[in-house]
Amino acid sequence: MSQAEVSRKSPIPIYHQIKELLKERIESGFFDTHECLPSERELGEMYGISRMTARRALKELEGEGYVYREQGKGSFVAEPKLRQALLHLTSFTEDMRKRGLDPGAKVLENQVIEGDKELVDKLGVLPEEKFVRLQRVRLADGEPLAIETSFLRRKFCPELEEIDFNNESLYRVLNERYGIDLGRAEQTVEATLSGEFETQILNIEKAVPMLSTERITYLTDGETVIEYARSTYRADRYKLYVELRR
Amino acid sequence: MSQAEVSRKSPIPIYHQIKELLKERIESGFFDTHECLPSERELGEMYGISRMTARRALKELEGEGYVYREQGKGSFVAEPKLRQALLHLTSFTEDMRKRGLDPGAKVLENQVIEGDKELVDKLGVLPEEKFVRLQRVRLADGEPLAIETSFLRRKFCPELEEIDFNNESLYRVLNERYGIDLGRAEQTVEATLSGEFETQILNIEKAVPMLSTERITYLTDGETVIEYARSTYRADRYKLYVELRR
DNA sequence: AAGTGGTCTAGACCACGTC
DNA sequence: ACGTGGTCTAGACCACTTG
Repeated sequence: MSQAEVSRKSPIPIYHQIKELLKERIESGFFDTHECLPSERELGEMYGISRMTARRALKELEGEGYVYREQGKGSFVAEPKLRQALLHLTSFTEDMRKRGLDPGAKVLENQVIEGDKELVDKLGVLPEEKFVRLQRVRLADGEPLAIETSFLRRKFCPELEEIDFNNESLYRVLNERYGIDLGRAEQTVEATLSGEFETQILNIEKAVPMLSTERITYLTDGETVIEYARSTYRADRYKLYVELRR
Repeated sequence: MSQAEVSRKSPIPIYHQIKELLKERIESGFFDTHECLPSERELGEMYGISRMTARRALKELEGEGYVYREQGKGSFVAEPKLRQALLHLTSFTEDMRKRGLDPGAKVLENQVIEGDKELVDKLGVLPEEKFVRLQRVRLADGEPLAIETSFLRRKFCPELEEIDFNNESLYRVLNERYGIDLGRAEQTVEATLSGEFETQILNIEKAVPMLSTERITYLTDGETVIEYARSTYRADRYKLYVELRR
């Protein structure tokens, strides 16, 4: 009965199938929080696989925060908050939804530009490459919260400048229209003061604290740069949440 | 010759010994950036271990950002910046060392206190519990960089208040003297302005931007709270580096 | 003593990249 | 064709926790 649920012929590795299966049962509540999961040996018997394969599924679930394991005791379902709080690559849209706010945008600029020296240096691309500069005011429940400026390598997303981003998520367009999968990003976070521009656009005082981020985003190969982005958030309305692991 | 460098009798797992050995050779420059490392099978032969054990060492190095691997090609030394940018649970001491700065501390306060309502609420502990409040100015190359205030649950570290933290790392004391292993932490990051206290202690102007963090640290079980800490950094000298993964 | 996760072995077949 | 990493097996011994 159980064995029908994993296929040896599928191109998807068995450990991954087991992992998704357990993940689903955890999220659906089939297993309760802190409930003991089947042991590595039990899983192996249940699905006719070796212990090492079952082990790998459980190990990866542990790495993703779904499961915690204790030697001599077993594997258990982790607290739900741990399943979300992990720091990963998200868009403003996703970030706001997680916070229970309604994300929005007002496009200030969306056009093709030549890369200047700073951009070429930061991204390590050829000086003749063209970029799309997309600058938006980001809204949370209709209120201006941040200014976000993205520079995208146009060769990966031609005609991006013709898309209306007032009602479209950049990351969704990249994925669905251009088949671009983001892999990782390097981000710096710092505290700054609002300048002339932020004061006008975000309708705030001058010289109030801002949380500023700078990000370089890479494709799944981990090396190809796709985007450079700068964001600056009203510090009185925005905090960064981070989950740190040993 | 090579085999002498790993011990089968050591309580330290072989994969870990191999991992540290490779890590050292990467950091010392014995292997250059983007240089091809020994393959899994080669490592196995070199040290008389099975391929799976060698594999595990390389996999973990990949996870820590030291190595990237490409199917059909091999394992290669990653860019140095990737070796640092991973976000994980570190102390100020470790953080500074990674940045190539000399960490230091000046203790402002180290004493036993009663928990007030805020502390009890944040940590979810019993109101009668006692805490140790440890407040330090953190130095980088001798210059004041941050103010760090930690609240530790005294039941886990009795007599902590008698230790001189001017020359001791808190996390090392917790580990070596009390056998405490930290598991994870939840942290918020925000931008604030320097107040009276920061101005005096850090010798900076008033109303300059500060990067402030608030952290709750848990033991390896992921549930037991051990520490609540607040830090505030001079924003002109400190940025947060984050590596985001999909 | 029995069960658990942690480590390790000595093989195997596969998909992928290079020559 | 050959070497690489990716997956998988069917065992093994260990340290740890619980009854």
